[in-house]
Amino acid sequence: MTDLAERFSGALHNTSRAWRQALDRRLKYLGVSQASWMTIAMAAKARSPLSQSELADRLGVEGATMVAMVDRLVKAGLIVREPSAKDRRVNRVVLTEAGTLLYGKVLAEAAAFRKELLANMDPQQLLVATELLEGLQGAIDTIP
Amino acid sequence: MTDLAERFSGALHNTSRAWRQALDRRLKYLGVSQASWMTIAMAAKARSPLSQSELADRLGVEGATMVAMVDRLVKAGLIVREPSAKDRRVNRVVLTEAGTLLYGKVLAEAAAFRKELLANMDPQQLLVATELLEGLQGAIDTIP
DNA sequence: CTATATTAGTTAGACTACTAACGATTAGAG
DNA sequence: CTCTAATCGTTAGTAGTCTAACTAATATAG
Repeated sequence: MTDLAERFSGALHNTSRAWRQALDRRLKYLGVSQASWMTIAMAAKARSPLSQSELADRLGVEGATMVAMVDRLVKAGLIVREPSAKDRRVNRVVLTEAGTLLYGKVLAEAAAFRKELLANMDPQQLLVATELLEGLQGAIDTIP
Repeated sequence: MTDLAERFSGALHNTSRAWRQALDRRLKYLGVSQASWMTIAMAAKARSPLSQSELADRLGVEGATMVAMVDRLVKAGLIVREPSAKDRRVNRVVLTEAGTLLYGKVLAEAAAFRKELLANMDPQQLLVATELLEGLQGAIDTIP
């Protein structure tokens, strides 16, 4: 059991890392990394524009990390900071036209990559693995 | 199927990230991050001292990354660079006494954490998930 | 043996992430 | 209403990662 736990832990981290790196390579021609496009995707998916804090929460990063990310994306012309009229502490993150366009391309590319990679996997096993991972994530999240 | 693929992808990345962060928090009192202790562990496990390149390969990072990592660990007094007599390009990475001590503590802590987290998981499912992840990693590694 | 290719390590610059400390603003207790 | 809490965004410093370009040393083709 100890061996299996170690094997699983290693496989989890290595696979996640390999996946991220491979997708990064594939999206390189668009000039954005995964962290960037995840931010854009999150901003795009929301009904109404999110604040930087809301974005940070949904992506599981700290506020300070989001500041730097928003800085880069603004500089790249993909989003803008829109000061909230209701709360003067808040910036709402809004996609530019270029950002929206990019989002569409990235979405399609990421889905194609997923499909390719998982095409040969047994759906039954995939489901088992997914549920185990989700359960594990839940367990980890309950740790103080 | 597309939905499951998306769910799996999300679960994979989120779980891996959550695990890493939780373990980092747990090891914080030792003053080392996972990247650091993985490097130390790899150096410790080898029969004879590894070169920086060999270390980088085994950890799946680039040579330049290893240079910075070795710099930090040397500065922290956990390892030393030992120039190879056979090949004057090569540094061999050797643990100091402090490094060896730390390795022992980290190893015990990481194993305890794994055991805790995976205690309630079904071994059957864990095996399925592990094999799927390993297969996936193999598939990704064959991508140019 | 010599010219070329490969390998080990380094440096420099960029991106992503964290924590800690801070100013501005808002929300809440009394 | 006013004082205090909490929240939002920011800056500064550090860690870990990458790619690209470089030096020094070794290996190999001819």
